[in-house]
Amino acid sequence: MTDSNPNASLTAPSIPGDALPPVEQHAQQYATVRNAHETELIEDYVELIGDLLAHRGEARAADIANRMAVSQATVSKMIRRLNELELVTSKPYRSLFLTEAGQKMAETSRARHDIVLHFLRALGVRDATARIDAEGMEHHVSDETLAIMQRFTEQRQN
Amino acid sequence: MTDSNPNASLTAPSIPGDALPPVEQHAQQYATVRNAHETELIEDYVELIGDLLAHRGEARAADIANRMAVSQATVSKMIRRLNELELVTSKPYRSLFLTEAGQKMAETSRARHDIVLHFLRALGVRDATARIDAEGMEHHVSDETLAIMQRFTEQRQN
DNA sequence: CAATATTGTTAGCCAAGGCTAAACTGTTTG
DNA sequence: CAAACAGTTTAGCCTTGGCTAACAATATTG
Ligand SMILES: [Mn+2]
Ligand SMILES: [Mn+2]
Ligand SMILES: [Mn+2]
Ligand SMILES: [Mn+2]
Repeated sequence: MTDSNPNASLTAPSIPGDALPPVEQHAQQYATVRNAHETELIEDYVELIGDLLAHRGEARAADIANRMAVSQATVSKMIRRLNELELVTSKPYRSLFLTEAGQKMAETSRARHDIVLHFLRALGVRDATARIDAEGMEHHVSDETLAIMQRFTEQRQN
Repeated sequence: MTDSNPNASLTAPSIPGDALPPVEQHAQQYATVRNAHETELIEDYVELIGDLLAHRGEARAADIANRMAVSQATVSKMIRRLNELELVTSKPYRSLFLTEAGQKMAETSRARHDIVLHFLRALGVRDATARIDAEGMEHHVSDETLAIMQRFTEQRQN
C-alpha cells in the first residue's frame, strides 16, 4: 500500500535532506531491526557462556548474572529458554555447557563481535567506548558490512 | 562482586583470544544496550513522524503502520504512549504533530541516523544494505564514535 | 446524500525480559 | 556433622511491543 495524501507536494515545505525511501524498503529496515532484537539477547548469553567456558572452564548462573548486571532469577529463567532452544545443557545446581548448536552460535557471535570491536578501535575509538558500542552494534551489522569492516581493520594494521 | 571458581587458571584451556573484561566494565556494556533498547522504538517513531511532516506535510497513523510494517492497532497504542511522554500532540482522526520536545528528539535522531548512513556508504556499503544496518546501529553508537564517523565521511568526500 | 471504503480506536490476547521474595540445594567451615 | 553461606530455582508481579477482531469515525464516490 502507498501513503495517503496524494497531493502532498502542494503542502510540503522545502525539500529537507534525503527523500523518504519507498514504503517497502522502509518497512524492510524496521522489520530487520525487530528481527535482530528477537535473537540478540540469546546470542549474547550464548556468547558469554562460551567465553566463560573458554576462559574459566565453567559457566555458572551467578557469574552470568554478575557480568550482565541482572538478577539471578532473570538468568535462571533465561537458561530454561536456552535449554528449550537446545543451545545449552544444564543439570540443576551445576555449570552450563553448550550443545553443538550452541557452540556454533557462540563462535559466530564471538567472531562477529570481535570484527566490530577491532574495527571501531581501528577507526580510532577509545577501547572502553568501542566495547560498549560493539556490544549493541554487533547485532545490526550485515554480513556485507562485516566483510568491509574486516578488510578495513586489516589494512589499517598492515 | 567477582567471579566464582578462583583457581580457574588451573582448569582453563589455552588462552583463547582476548581475556574477559573486568566484571564492572562488562556489566556496563550490557546495561548500556538495555538502556538503548528502552528508547530506541520511541526515537524511531518520533523520527519517522518528523520525516513524514517534513516530506508530506502530515503524519497519519496509517502511514506509520505501512512504513513500519506493523498493525494500525500497534501504532494507535504507541501514539498514546508518545502523547503521555508529551512528544506528540494528536486529535482523534487528525494528523499527528510534534511538541517542542518531540521536534528536538526528531532532529537529534535524524542527524545521528544520517551520520551513520553516510558513514556506511562512505565505507563502501551498498545503499540498501547501509539503510538497513543504519536503522539498527544508530541507537548503539556513542557520541564519540559518531564524531569519528562524521569526520571519516567528510574526509572521504573531499 | 447514502453507501462504501478508508482510517482510527478499543478490547483482549500473548511472549519476552525485567524485578523481588521465598524456598531449596550444595558447599564450606567451626 | 551441624550451621551458615553461597548459589539456584520458583512463584508471582510488571512493562513493552506485538497481534486480531470488532467497532467507530471520517472521506470518497455512485
Ligand atoms: Mn556480543
Ligand atoms: Mn551484544
Ligand atoms: Mn538493538
Ligand atoms: Mn532506528
